[in-house]
Amino acid sequence: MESNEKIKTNFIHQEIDKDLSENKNGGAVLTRFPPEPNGYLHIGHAKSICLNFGLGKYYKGGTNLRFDDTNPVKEETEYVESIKEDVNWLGFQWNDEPKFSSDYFEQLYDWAVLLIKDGKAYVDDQSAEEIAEQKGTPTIPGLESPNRNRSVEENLDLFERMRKGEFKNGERVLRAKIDMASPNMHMRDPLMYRIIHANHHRTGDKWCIYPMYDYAHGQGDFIEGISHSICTLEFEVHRPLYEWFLNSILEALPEKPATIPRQIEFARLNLNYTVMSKRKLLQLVNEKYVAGWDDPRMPTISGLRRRGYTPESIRRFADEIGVAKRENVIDVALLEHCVREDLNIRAPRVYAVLDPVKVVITNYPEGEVEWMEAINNPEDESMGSRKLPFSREIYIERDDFMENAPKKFFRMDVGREVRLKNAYIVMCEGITKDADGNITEIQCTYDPDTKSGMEGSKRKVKGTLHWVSIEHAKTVKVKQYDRLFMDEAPDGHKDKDFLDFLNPDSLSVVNECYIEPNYMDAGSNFADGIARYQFQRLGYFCIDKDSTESNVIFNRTVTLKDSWSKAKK
RNA sequence: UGUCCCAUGGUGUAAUGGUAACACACCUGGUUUUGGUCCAGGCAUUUAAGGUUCGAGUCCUUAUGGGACAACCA
Repeated sequence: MESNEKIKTNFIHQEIDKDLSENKNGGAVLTRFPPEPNGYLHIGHAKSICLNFGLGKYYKGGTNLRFDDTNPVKEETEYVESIKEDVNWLGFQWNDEPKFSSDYFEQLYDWAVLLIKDGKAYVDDQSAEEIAEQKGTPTIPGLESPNRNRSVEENLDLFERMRKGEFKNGERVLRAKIDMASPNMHMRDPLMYRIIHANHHRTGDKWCIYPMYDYAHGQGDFIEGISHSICTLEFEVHRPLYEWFLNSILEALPEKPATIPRQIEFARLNLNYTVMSKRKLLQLVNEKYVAGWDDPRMPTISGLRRRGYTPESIRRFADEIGVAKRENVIDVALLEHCVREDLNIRAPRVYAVLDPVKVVITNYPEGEVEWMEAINNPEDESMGSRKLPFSREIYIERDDFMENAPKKFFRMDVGREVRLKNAYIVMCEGITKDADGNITEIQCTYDPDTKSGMEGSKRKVKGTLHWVSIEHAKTVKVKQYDRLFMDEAPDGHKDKDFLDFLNPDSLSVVNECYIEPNYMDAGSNFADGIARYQFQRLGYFCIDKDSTESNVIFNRTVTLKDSWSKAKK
């Protein structure tokens, strides 16, 4: 496995190589994955995780997991736990213990004091509205705050009182004193601290002032000795500020640290036929369009996991899409390709009929049962074989029969021969219909000389069908998933809400699906403990975590590629 | 009428001044006891115009198109 995960290089590798050749940071490379614990991770995060951990591994410095928890009103321990689980499941281990921005609050505070003393930060009494008004626009310079030139002593006093809780939310902020006329909006005296009287999931009530992202992030990188701080494109305009804070603190520090982090931006992942914004995903969950964050239709890591995706397939996907700076929309077909490719090699094949129609082999002795040998995976001999019961009455897929079928149809019709995979070649002799014209039973005769493995079975027959013995089949429940949205870019329409494009058929449940009795003997053995199978000719399915022994539920991960359904059109 | 970023096939990514590669998707054909897999083949002269150069997808200029930035979010 390890060996075919070849390293694909990208511009970030090149940047790091360049830094290394200049002997920056003493040759150390340390990356970090820094989610805010305010939601579940999705496939876009997976790209970032694979990038950061991949780089950490490649350059042998490893990767930190850091929770960017600077906004107590949005963050919860539940999310911290799910994020750890998802990163691990994807197959990555972070260095040491997970880190938290909140671990650095005290240090951040001390540095803020340093900046105040250097005349680089000040306390502003104005309201959010006033500050916003003075900010100007990208083309119009901003105005300086009336509090901008407060004395250091006054700023120090006010900042300390902010920390002590003497002010209500919004009454004071600490701002960096940079340039209200800067063409870069982020340099117009950005906020460093705001007052939030709220319980923080880790620090509780210890703090009532919280650092803003821009002030916390780079410093967190610095504290941890991160060499390359990789983030998405929208932070590009924040980079001058990232560097301003770092340089300002560095100037005030007595000795120069070994590692000075550098921010590099790449384009985030967009996938067609889905949405990726946390806000919209949260809305899907809250308004019950899906069953939860791990609904198999969600693009979340937990959703993909429940859907049956393997960590390997997601890593492969991340590798395949590459890393660059240009906006991109990846075809979800590539994701599906990656999971098929993985499961084709690893998932055992079993027989299951989802939409059954009864077939009676009229010349097969009643009560007789033959146990047929079935290969578990033709791609991997080491997976062995199992026994499969055949009898006089079987189910086949309703789709596999067509009356007066066209020549291109290779399946069952009256007067045609087909092969029952791993059993016999049968000839269809007739059908029985109910009053409404629905087929209730198909009659066939079998050719006893064509049992699989026999000389007679070598005969060429156009179609090969899967089947299950009615008497022996187990009944399971199957959930078939289709894409959640019918539009390629559900959130790409100005005049329409993304919910307008929800696919009403994204979930269809088959309560009674028939599966061969000993499917578990086929030996599904995946490291994450999820049992995954290929239902012969149908697709890949996995056992849902809500299954019980008496109520087995399968989720369809993805169908097999199907050139027949294309040809039909 | 700002600053910054980006521009290679239907979709992504590569080509690091030397004649467009790989993957997905799509289309042919072959093999096949899964209409799966596998195999073989097809599918772009790189947004435009100018310049530098023996030579430009790559460097320069301009244009055009797309994106980011004005949260006490990250």
